[in-house]
Amino acid sequence: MQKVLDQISEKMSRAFADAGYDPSYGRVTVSNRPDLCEYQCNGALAAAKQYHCAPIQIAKAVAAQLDETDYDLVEAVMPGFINLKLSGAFLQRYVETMRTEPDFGTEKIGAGKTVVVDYGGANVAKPLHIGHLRPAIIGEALKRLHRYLGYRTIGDVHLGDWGLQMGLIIAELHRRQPELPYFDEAFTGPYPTEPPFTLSELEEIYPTASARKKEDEAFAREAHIATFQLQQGRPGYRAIWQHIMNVSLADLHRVYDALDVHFDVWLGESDADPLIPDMLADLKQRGFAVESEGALVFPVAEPGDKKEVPPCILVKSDGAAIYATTDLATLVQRQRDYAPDKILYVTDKRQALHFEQVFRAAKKSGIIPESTQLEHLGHGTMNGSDGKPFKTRDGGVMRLETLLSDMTAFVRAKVVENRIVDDSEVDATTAKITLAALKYGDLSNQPTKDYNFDVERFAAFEGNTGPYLLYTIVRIKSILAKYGKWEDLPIRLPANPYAKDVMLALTKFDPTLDTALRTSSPNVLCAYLFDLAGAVNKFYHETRILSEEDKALQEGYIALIGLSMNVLETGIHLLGFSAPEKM
RNA sequence: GCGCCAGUGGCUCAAUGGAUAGAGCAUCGGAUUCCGGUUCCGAGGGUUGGGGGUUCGAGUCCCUUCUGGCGUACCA
Repeated sequence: MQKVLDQISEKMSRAFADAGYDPSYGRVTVSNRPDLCEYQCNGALAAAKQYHCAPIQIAKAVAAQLDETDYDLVEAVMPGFINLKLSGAFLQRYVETMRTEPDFGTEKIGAGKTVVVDYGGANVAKPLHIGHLRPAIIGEALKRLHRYLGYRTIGDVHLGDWGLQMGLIIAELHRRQPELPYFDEAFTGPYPTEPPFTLSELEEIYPTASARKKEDEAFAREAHIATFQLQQGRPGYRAIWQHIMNVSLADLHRVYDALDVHFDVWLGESDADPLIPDMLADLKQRGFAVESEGALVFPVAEPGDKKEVPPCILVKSDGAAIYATTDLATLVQRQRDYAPDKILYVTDKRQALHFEQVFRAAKKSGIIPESTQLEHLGHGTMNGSDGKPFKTRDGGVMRLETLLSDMTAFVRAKVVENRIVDDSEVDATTAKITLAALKYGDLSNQPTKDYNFDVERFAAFEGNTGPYLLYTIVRIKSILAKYGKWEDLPIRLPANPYAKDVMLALTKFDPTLDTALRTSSPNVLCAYLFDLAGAVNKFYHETRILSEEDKALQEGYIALIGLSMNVLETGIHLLGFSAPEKM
């Protein structure tokens, strides 16, 4: 269904034309003065210059052309705004259509298009830490949003399973257990099926090796060599790598599941590896890749650059591939397998330059067609409530699981203390509230900005929080359950100003999704849901619903809160969490 | 050095170049205490870091400056 704004903009443009002015001035916007009107058109102000007359004259002439049945108010006011209030009949018609059409009549702007969302960034052999929280949460929301609006959507975790960290682990393992067959080049196999480490050992090996690299040059060299040899296919190292993968992946799945984050494909840098030789040969042959300072690089600087843009390094001077290489090869794979219209990367904003380089290389070389949209959403950092980087008490990086369990404990205490549900439901309800608090706390901020994590603020049941949304939904559920069967009741004319505000809010669902997707800003959806919840709460507070004796009136109320509940639930689902039956 | 990003009430955050810069928390006051502990209404609190400029109109665009964060070819 065409959005309200588009409908009335079209009519406004026609009115401009009918009054003898250029229809392009007929763009209507949501009012920024809700005390005066619901929608406004500022076109007369802009048109005044072209037509050399007072904007108010134009506004009055245009306003006179509008169909009055659509509006309760059409008004031209100084200096030349045209103010509009929709009529109850218009709203009733629109909202009733939302109720009866699939997905509330949202326009499927992504129909026929494919998008890849690359948003995990998990490294194998390392536990997920708080740095992985934002890409997971934001990426999951954007993936769901794309899918909802009709895109064929592929969410890829894009594991870090091929870089230097692998070489470091191999080198450290060699230092500790040189007698293992993996290091014996004469060994002909088969290698043991049991991994030479447990998950917790593995998680300890990497940071140790990483620290050793900094103070021990010989060790660093060995790690680089191991990385190179792994990539060259040395059997013993590939076997270790496979062990690392097996041990890690099970754990990654577990933690992402707990976050309700689900990837369609679990590809990684290693999957791009087989494509690298052909890609490099091709780039060399066509002159895109050149030798420089012992490395193979892809120069991507352009004449108009305000800054120095270093070349993309494809092969390091020690012969190993790096991030840029696998990212470029991954683009080869994605183009081959999906031919996407859009690829969205959700990673830390500090990687901005890297993606700028890779995108340029991909477009220059034709790996990705010019028409494909490559976007890097560089998200900000989550800091502690003091605004400083989030650390454990001993100054280390906090594991994602620790954060989640700390927060769960906090929420659980509230659930138990307030006797919110029966004992048997405490765990499930706690989990839903926790996820809502965590995700909404994150997503309600602009993704590109840093924000401060604050359990008490995020988990509050009142204010602009996830639990507040859940609470609103649960309360509506409770009313509906008491009422009985409600699903087929039609939307009626707004019976009071509060009902009208709810209906106005409902009509903004589709344009909000549109904006959120276009600007990669889940926070826009958060703000919308908070507004809608507020409108519903106000309506609910001011209107007696269950005790209303006029049946027709009551049916209208019930239909309205029922639809509101469905929209709210759909909205939070797009954000990546869900409401319990009770709380 | 160069480049990118940010700076908005006490705190946390909003605001496609439009009217009086909005919410939430906290503080104070009030309504309902009924359909769920909630919720709702109201008040105080701001020269949007500073200074110029463009425009009928600037938190938003341009220049300059201050502060903070980050990046700046072989980590990811």
